[in-house]
Amino acid sequence: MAAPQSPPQLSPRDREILRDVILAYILSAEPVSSRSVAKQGRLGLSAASIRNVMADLEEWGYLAQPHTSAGRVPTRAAYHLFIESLMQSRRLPARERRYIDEALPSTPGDAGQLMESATHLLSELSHQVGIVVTPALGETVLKAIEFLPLSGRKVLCVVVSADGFVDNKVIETEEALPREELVRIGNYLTENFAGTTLREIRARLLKLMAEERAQMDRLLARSIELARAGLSPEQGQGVLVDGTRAVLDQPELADIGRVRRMFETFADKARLVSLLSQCLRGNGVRVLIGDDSALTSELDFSLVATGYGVGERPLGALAIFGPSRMEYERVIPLVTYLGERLSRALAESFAGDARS
Amino acid sequence: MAAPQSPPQLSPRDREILRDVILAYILSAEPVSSRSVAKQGRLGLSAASIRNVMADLEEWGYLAQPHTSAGRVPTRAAYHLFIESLMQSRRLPARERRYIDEALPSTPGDAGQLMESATHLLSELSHQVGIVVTPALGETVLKAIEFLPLSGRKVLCVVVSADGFVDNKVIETEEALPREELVRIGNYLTENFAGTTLREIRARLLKLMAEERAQMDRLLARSIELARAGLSPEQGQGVLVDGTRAVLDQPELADIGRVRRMFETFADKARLVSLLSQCLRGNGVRVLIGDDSALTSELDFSLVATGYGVGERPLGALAIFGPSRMEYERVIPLVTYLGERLSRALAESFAGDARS
DNA sequence: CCCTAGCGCTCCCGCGACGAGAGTGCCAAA
DNA sequence: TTTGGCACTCTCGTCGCGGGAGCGCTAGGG
Repeated sequence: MAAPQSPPQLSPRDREILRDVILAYILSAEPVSSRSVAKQGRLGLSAASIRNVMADLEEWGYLAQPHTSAGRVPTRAAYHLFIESLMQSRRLPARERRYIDEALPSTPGDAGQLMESATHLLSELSHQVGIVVTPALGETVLKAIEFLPLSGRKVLCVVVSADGFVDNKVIETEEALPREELVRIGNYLTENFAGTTLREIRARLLKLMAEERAQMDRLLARSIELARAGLSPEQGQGVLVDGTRAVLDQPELADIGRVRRMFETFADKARLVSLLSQCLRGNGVRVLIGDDSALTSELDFSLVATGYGVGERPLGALAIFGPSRMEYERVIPLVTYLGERLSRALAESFAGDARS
Repeated sequence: MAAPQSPPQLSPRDREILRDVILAYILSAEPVSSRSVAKQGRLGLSAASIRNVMADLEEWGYLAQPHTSAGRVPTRAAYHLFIESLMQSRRLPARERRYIDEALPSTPGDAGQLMESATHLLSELSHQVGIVVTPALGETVLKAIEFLPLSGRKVLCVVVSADGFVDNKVIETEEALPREELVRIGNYLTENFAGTTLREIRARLLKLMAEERAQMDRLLARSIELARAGLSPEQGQGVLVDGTRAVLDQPELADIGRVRRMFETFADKARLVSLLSQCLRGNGVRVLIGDDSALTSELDFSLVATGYGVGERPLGALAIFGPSRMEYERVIPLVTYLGERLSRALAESFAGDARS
């Protein structure tokens, strides 16, 4: 088997044919024959001519055949080329944009809802798996923190971030604290730390504690204790996944082994997060195809991902996961638009922020 | 094909053999031959004798053969009989009890965590799908309600139920309210309505509103407005599902069509809830096998379910979902124990309730 | 009366052969 | 440079055939 030659400049006709093959394969999931491309009649060529070109394309490494005398299938290189320069339609159709705008709650209330809607939209509009990585709480900016007495030494800590995320957790204090004290602590923390990230708050509190260990007043001491517990950064970034059911219809998943491997991929949330975190920085969509990552190589799956955030601050990522044979022309604009839309929605809830 | 005779009293030997067949099938997932039962040598009988009994059992409707001259497979009736009277081991082994006790957070903080742990434990210990229906918020008893100002007219409403459930949602008021007013409203509502269910509170507020529409004072009016929005019973019962990945290993799911149908079952949460709600009342485990419900008939799947609650008040249900060929001897005690354990955990967090 | 050994029968399953169909590669002609 | 034609190759579904597993039945023994 000859090593794939480094591809020379592809002639316009080569590109045209490669494009047709890819489009046909995306549609049918079956090896594309020269005849079918010819019959489609986009360029007035016969099957034999197309065969010649396809043989060349195979030599360049853009096409492959599952076995002799079968049709051709695009390789990863072909998909990359397709996305880079063969693809048309860089913009999401207006009706889908409208659909998204309507489905995304315009006054999002809780940002968590926003995230869920976005995940669902991703999968619904692409018929693939939609993935959204929610912000690491430590990176969000504090807007307010509040403590409510429950029973005994249990205290409910409510953290509201400037981006609209609300998180609450039950913590246990060393001694029972009266309601008024809790309110004062909440006020103290909110007044002093609103506008900084939770991670930073933690760091500053620790420093404070170390410095004035001796002459700490009660309020400060209590505040530190509660804030440490309430702002504990244990909760890393969350991953929302939707649409696993829809993607079962793809012929790529006719084999159960693959279904199982796919679910194993999703089960390893930590790995997903670290993979997607790379897509945080740099605006624009990143596409991982097949061997680009161990995650997708075996399955012949792709990941189309982008980041979202407020201003320059990256917060999370969103992605579509599905067979490499994917409608990139639809999916890429979708991810792009939803990423922008999400950033905007968060920014707006941020802009409407009148410090209380 | 002869209609299955109504079974006479089964002799002890019949029961013994039926039991062996069921156990073997549960283990192997393959039709059980008379030879394999004989060779197991529990009773010193030859294959031929066992064949006779098995032929009888088939006539009574307890066994079936996929085709002539294949081994036998238990029917639904067999499973029911097995659960009723053939099964041994009515108690969960001590080590699993201990494992559960350790895994279940002893001071549960948020009851939501408790639910998630329980779901995971169900699937982990059974290698099937674990399902937990969380309480309908409307049925929970109010412990405290609190309002925090966000920005503009947005208010964060935090509802704490006596059973340890915490829920928060962002609502929008007609006009911006100062923080002190929000605190007073929260106090007013908490003082007047702690101890009653959210559903009842809503009803009473509506009645109040209708009665004194004219001379309502501001506080009451505001309270009603906020409580209506904050206690809106939209959020029905939630369903937690875990372990779909583990169950993919079952040979019953070698066919993708079944995998798809299984996921469709889970997608229809409303149906799941209504099915499981039947298991709320009446203590003890309920087992639905195959044709007992449209949900499972096609898949040959079973549902082992029980309810949990505090005192006489049923709150939710938990269940294990998997192939009818299921280790009932393990699974039933597991569901039972976890149901009790969950009820107890909720009751304890309830008992520790010192009104603040 | 119940159990057991033996025998014939039925059905599944894996294997190899075979033919149809689809697609390619190559060559010669326009 | 393109095209039509032809031979070649590979897959896939079908068929037939044995091997094997398991059952039903019956006759003989405790």
